Amino acid sequence: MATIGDVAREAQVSRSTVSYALSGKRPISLETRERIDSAINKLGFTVNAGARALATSQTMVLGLLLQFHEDEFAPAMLQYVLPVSDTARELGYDILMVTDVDGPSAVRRITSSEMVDGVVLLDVTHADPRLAALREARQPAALVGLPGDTDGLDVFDLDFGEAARMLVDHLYGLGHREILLVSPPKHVFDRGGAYGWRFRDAALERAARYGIHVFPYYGESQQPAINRSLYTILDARPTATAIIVHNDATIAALPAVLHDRGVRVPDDLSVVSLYSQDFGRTFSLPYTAIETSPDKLGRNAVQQLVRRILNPEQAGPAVVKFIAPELTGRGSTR
Amino acid sequence: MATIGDVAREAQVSRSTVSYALSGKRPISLETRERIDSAINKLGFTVNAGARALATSQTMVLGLLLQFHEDEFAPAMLQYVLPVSDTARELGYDILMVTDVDGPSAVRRITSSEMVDGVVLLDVTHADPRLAALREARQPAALVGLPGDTDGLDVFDLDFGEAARMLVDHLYGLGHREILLVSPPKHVFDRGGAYGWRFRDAALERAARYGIHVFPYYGESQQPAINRSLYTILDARPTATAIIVHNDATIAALPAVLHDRGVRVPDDLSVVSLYSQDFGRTFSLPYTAIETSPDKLGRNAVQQLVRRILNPEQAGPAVVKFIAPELTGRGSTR
DNA sequence: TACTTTCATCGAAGCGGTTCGACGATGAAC
DNA sequence: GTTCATCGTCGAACCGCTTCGATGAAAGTA
Repeated sequence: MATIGDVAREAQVSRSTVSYALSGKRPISLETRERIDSAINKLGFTVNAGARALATSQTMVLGLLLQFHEDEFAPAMLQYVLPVSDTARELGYDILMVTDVDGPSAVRRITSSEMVDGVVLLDVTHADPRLAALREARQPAALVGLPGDTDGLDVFDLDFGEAARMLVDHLYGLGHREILLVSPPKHVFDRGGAYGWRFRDAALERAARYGIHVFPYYGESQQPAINRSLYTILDARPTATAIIVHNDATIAALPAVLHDRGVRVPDDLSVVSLYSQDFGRTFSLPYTAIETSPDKLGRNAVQQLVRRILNPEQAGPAVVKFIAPELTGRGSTR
Repeated sequence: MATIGDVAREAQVSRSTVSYALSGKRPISLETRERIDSAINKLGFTVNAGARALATSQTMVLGLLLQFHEDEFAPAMLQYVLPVSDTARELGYDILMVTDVDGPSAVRRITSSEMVDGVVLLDVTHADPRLAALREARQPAALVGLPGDTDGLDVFDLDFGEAARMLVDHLYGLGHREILLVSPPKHVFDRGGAYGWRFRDAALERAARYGIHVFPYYGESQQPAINRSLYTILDARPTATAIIVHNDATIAALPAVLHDRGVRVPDDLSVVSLYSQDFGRTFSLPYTAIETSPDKLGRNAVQQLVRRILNPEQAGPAVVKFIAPELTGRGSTR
């Protein structure tokens, strides 16, 4: 493989001159530049990434940490991965995707060995064990998902509290007084998935303020438990006139279950949920729902991360940014 | 950050001694080793990946190339990504995930800059433009998906021809004589997704041999076109007694459509398909199907790739390995 | 004309590792 | 009592690139 030295020899200049021609950090005469360019083309030269990383202490690689929990709905995670990858590439970065079961040690591995310039964490939980490792790292990080302690970290998440209020308000405004709520599965709460209780608590509080009823239940993540739980929930409160589904796996299964039971939407039951447009298309979901904007979240996280990488001082204090929920009407309420 | 020089000073040995202690490539006295170990712990030393890569010409990173076509069913791709990532990690490699729209230039970028030790290509098409770039690369590659020209490349794929024969045989054995076939969407064929015609041609050939009818149709990849096309197909051949669905997006939508039409499986219609167990679980698919084994495919590809990386000479000639299809009965035929 | 800038380029050092050859000290073999 | 391996360690070179300071030439200034 051709090195910068080979190019220098071919163009009859020094290696440093080639380097400056490549980076543009010092003026190079037109004539020399042309000799260098043609030498590069002739030899098919490409800068060696490892050598450049060593010399500049910049790898131009971002770590992307995610875990596919057995009990989780995989398609949902994917929506975050793509925008992260795309945005990184636009900004000149590649993605080192790490799916280790042991998150903290994965963080340590890629940061302490200087493989990456920064880290994006997906699906951050309330007391995420990866954060300790992250705080010890020299590289900046951006999180998707709200941890209990955001100190020193850039965090991006949907405003689940506001989302809950919007949905309850919407249903209340339509006259609903008994509303079912399917939260994420219990193990998500147990694991510390804060979006579960942030949403539920806000919904309950809002309901209490209006003096109406929101009946919370845990969802399930795997069939056939999902359908079974839906049956149970629908049977438990036959007088409920609306349902809020805050769980990907459950909402994906809902159309079939409602069809099965002969429940017409919105005539017999008003349905609202939270999911991204993409997700809704994949699963043909026809429900009025809060857009969860995984693309916006992933994009913002990467942008902020890169800002911090390029400008460690000037990027300012840590940011916690909640994306404002938007309700997309699809006619599933009345 | 501590370097190997810092460790050497702390342990009062030379840098090379530390390196040998780390790699075990030369004997080191117990006493010295202990001094080095405690120095490492005290300083929190980790080998710098870039420097090591430069010195050894090994990055311990594998490139994973995939494209999420707008018109494709994203959840299907994910099944391949995870086993690749997991297997790589088991073998000591990290994954550089590249989702560039321009595949060939992505291949060039990561290979010519020596960012990776090898490349895994997902969803390879018949005349995949990435292969040319791959053949010019110094790093070995493993493909998932069968290209027209496999020369010099390790290829892993399901035996779609055999899968088609198994399904036709199965239905023929049960007495079916008119069988619908939903192939992948037309644009998949156009793009060169060989699995589409490999399956279809084998099915048609088999049917011809038996003197029965297989009626092929293109599927769709996006709702509401999927459902619409299913209606059209089912209406077109009311006398057909069985359907073979060779398309992820379509099979995911099938239960709702059949339910809608009041078609009972298998009483009114026998249904067979191809999908992985995971996929079937995610979408609650109750059909007898060929297991597509994405985990096996991904795992084999990585294993072979690593074998070739570690042993460029000894790994032998390029391999084309077809995974044998396995039929999992779920009672959707009779 | 002499002095200072600016321009274009070069040489050398440094980034943080690995590895080859050498070397003194032991212990074994003859 | 030599001779030879083996063991444990060191120094130096090298991997391929970037960057700092220096240098000579050309151009601008007084």
